[in-house]
Amino acid sequence: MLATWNVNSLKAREDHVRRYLSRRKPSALCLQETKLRDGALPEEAFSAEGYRAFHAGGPGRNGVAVLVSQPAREIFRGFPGEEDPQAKERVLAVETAGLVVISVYVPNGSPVGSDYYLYKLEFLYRLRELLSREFSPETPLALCGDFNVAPQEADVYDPELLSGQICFTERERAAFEVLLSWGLSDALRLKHPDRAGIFTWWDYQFGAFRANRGMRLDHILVTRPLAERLRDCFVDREPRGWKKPSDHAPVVAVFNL
DNA sequence: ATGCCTAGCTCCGCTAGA
Repeated sequence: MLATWNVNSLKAREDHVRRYLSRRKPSALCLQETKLRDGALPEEAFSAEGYRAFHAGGPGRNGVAVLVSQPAREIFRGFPGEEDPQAKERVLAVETAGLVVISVYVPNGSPVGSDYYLYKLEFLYRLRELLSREFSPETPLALCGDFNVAPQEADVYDPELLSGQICFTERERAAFEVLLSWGLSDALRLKHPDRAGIFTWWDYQFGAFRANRGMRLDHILVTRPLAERLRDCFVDREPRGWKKPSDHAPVVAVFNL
């Protein structure tokens, strides 16, 4: 079992993550927005649950991690060979149990049309180039994280209202499709091809979670060797209802051994 | 047009998130 969760500060959500590990016991948990400096991860909190932590962070924002229950090694962080300090807080690749697990936090990109928006689009295209440089579509690989893109109309609560808004513009959705076309499948859609109303993020405001007004921004993308072994994929809404929650819920993928 | 959350960081309000 593999899971990914944007925790919106690991310092604020340390207890939530511990509780989650102890309840679900995933073999790997990818985290985004740890908002911790490199080396500031509370490793002993996770080793108490039987997990080893890999972390690529920065001051104040960003930060990605991979928590694993089996032996593992870091493969790379950021885009190897490219000078981009911010990316080093947004991409972390780990090998564990014969599997490549990558935790990614794609830039938000707001406002639409800004330099930051173009950086987001570029980031998605560079992710594809990274995969094609380092791996093959036959590598058992899971690219997990917060992509800040809702791929299809079924992935937002009101497609008309949100059309052209950040995370649901044509150019972001096209860049996401190009990433998939390298050889990845959206695990949730393999199991629930058409169902609308499955979201991973809900605004803290307006009672959005209660009304299920959200977007599906967090994804587990898998190569064919893993797609063939996928047993189930779902959004774990429970932690979004806990006290002082992250605004994102975990996505979970279960594989046949 | 703006506030309505939340967290971090540096101050006692600002930025960023999506």
